[in-house]
Amino acid sequence: MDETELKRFFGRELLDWYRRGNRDLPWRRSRDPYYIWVSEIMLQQTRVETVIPYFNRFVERFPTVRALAEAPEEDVLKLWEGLGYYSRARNLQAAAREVAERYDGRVPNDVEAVRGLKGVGPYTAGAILSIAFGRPEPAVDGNVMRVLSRYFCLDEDIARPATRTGMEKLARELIPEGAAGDFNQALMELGALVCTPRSPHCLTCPVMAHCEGRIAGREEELPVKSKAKPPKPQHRLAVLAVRADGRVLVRRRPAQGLLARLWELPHVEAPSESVWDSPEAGPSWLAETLVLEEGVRVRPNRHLGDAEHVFTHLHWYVRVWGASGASLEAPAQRDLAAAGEAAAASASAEGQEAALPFAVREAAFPWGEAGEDNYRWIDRAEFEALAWPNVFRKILAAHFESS
DNA sequence: CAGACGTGGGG
DNA sequence: TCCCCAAGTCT
Repeated sequence: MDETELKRFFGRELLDWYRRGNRDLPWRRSRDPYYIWVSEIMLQQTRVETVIPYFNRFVERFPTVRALAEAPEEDVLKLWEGLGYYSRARNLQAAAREVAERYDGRVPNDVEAVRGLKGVGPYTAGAILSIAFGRPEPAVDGNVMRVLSRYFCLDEDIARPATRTGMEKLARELIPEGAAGDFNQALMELGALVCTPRSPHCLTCPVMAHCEGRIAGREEELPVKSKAKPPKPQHRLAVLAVRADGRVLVRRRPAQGLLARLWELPHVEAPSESVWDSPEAGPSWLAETLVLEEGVRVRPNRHLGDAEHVFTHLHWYVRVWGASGASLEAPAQRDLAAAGEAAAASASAEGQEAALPFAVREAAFPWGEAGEDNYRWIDRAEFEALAWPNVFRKILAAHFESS
């Protein structure tokens, strides 16, 4: 069997296999390009089972491009809470606004236009164009690269960007006439269910007969993928400041970068693990840094517990310190609060409204200008309504459960 | 190109 | 427990 026959065989067999039966997924019940689009964004780096409930809630709340375009950003983030990679949500809404204005609310059936939407890269563009519009575009994700690496016994490192380009060229040649959408989904379905990362189920594979990787006995060692760098450890000190009326001090993260626009407990990075771990230096550093960098004056005085959170590139060790305006000043904090006793006292007065002491107005506030409503004293109901990163959602949930 | 960017599940 | 990783994109 020559190369051309091999490719034709692969496409037909895979397509037939997929059409004999595939998973009943919410976004497969519709041909609405908007639904396809939303699902593909959510599926980036995220498992199908995780996405399903998020997808259902999302399209129920935002059934159309215009509904999404007109929604408050906080609503979109709240529905994305826990799904991760939050720039996807912001980019999706930005792109929805572009589609609403520029394309009359309809996802454009045009390669360049789709590819130009925020958050839509080569994979997602190919997925939308093939599945929603039947265009013969490749949609190469991790599944596809794994399947192709094995079937054609390719040794290229799939972690390298250049490899994906080559895979796209190959995948394009494999698309059976008039069946791009089903074929692309078949390729991914095979990777997800049969040609799995470890212990591939070759005996039930529809294309086992001509799989070069399998024939070479290399199905377990392919694809070649270089290892990612381990996450960098960061030791962070957080404060759970509770006011006399039970409200908790929280802040909103900046619009750019990690966990953008989500809410969290005020926290700082410790200069070393030993400071982080020290019952004296830790809370001192926390209070001092919050005053200097944010003009927020708190007196952490009680170790409430630790939390750990692993990102792709960071490993957070979070130590949570309790604080209350009514607490006695511990000896270790005596020397650091010198500049702001009056402000601290006023902020902690019983039942007083949240006049935060932004003592250092000239400093650059990475969390936004003072008075921009980036800090709030919240109760349990507000906690439920705001969007939180997982690590802080857990800490605050535990607090509100027990209070 | 390499690094930033989340989270939860499975072996 | 630990490590890998999952329908990637942006800078």
